[in-house]
Amino acid sequence: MSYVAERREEEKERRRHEIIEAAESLYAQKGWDAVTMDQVARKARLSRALLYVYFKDKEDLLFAITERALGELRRRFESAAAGHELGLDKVTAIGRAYVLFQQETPFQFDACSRYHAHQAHQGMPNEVACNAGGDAVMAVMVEALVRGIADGSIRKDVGDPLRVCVMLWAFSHGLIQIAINKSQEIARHGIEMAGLIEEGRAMLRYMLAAPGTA
Amino acid sequence: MSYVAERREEEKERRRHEIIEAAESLYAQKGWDAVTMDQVARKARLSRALLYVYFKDKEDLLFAITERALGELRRRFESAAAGHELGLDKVTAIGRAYVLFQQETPFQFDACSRYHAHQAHQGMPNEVACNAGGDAVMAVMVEALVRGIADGSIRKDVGDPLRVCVMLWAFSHGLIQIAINKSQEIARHGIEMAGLIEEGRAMLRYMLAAPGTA
DNA sequence: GCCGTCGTTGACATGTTGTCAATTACTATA
DNA sequence: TATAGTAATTGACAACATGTCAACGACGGC
Repeated sequence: MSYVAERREEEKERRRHEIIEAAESLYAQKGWDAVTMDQVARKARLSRALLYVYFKDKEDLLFAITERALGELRRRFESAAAGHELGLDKVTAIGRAYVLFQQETPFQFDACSRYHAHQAHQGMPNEVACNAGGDAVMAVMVEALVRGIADGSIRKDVGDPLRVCVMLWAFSHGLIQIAINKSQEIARHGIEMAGLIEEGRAMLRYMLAAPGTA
Repeated sequence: MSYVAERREEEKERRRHEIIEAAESLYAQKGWDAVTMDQVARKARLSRALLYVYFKDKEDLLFAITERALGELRRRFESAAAGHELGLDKVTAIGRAYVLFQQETPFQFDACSRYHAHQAHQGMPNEVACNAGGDAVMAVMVEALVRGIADGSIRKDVGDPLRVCVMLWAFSHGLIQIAINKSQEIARHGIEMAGLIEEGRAMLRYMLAAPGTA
């Protein structure tokens, strides 16, 4: 390929990035449903029609955002796990990191929620990338689980690590989501969010811990 | 009030019901996002404009549907709990009922998902009704939990029943949702949905069970 | 038989999405 | 440098949804 084609490829990638960043900024600001393609286009300083050259759909654009979010999540999980030796502690740290992820970039957590809630149609290019991203996230958790089973901090009879991983993700996600969205409603019953989440994490730890582990 | 006013009130209520039923039917058929107010109107055999006399919004209509769903859920939970003596068994049965609820009327489960995922704005009339419905559902679970703690089938140190209830709902919901929506994706890793959910319920039971309980 | 109220609707204004033909910019080649 | 060809970019359009309103019609009360 010629120099030009290469440069063009780069510029295209950069442009793609700019679009995603514009969309993310608006997403963070007003929530995905309230974001229009027109606003994204204006923020990225290009015409609305051009967006459809880079992304098939508004949904496709969302998938791209979600992919980035999952990448960020994997990075956080890795560094959280790296800070501990015992497998069970790694898992606990990952749970904490997930909560932090929600607190620091709520829109990325929201993107994950939508990804979880929306069932896969058929292979949109960016959706496949999302699935890969999700697998990468789970790989980190699975590694921590395997480690924990090996070092004796997690019950041996807990079951297949991959299954447990899916379960943990589902549990944690469900709890954080409800704690966030229904915080007002829950507060009316005298429950504060932070405590609820903390207790949830304790539950999950109890669930995994080998008997006799502190 | 005159006879007439009373009759009118009844007809209004009936009409309201018809609208909701029309909407539910379409919801079940094609998913909420694909349902248009025009389709609902046509199915209920009235003009689109009239819908807005009965419901402020499309969202308001969704709240009405969700309220019905939560009512149905409470009914199922009650009859599930009634079939067992031990508190722990009641809780487990409720979990099973939730799965069944999803399988038999997926759209109602979907409505619950949206309700959980969407954070409360401010008091729309039907949204308040939803919150009440949610509380009623939880009351059934809380009763089972209290019973279990009293009869010794559930660990005494499990914590405040209401908190545990919220947690259980969040966990179960999260798991079922992921199992449903990502079943294909999960299957690619050799995990089948039914087993995953079953194992999840076992986990939750382990989490609650008093040591020494079968 | 007339009036007023309530139910009902057609038509409208607004806003959003996705597409296409047409225009512009840019590169390679003679 | 002029020109032909290719890629980038856009304005304008069609389709469709939502929510609102003024107007119309039916029905009970007087």
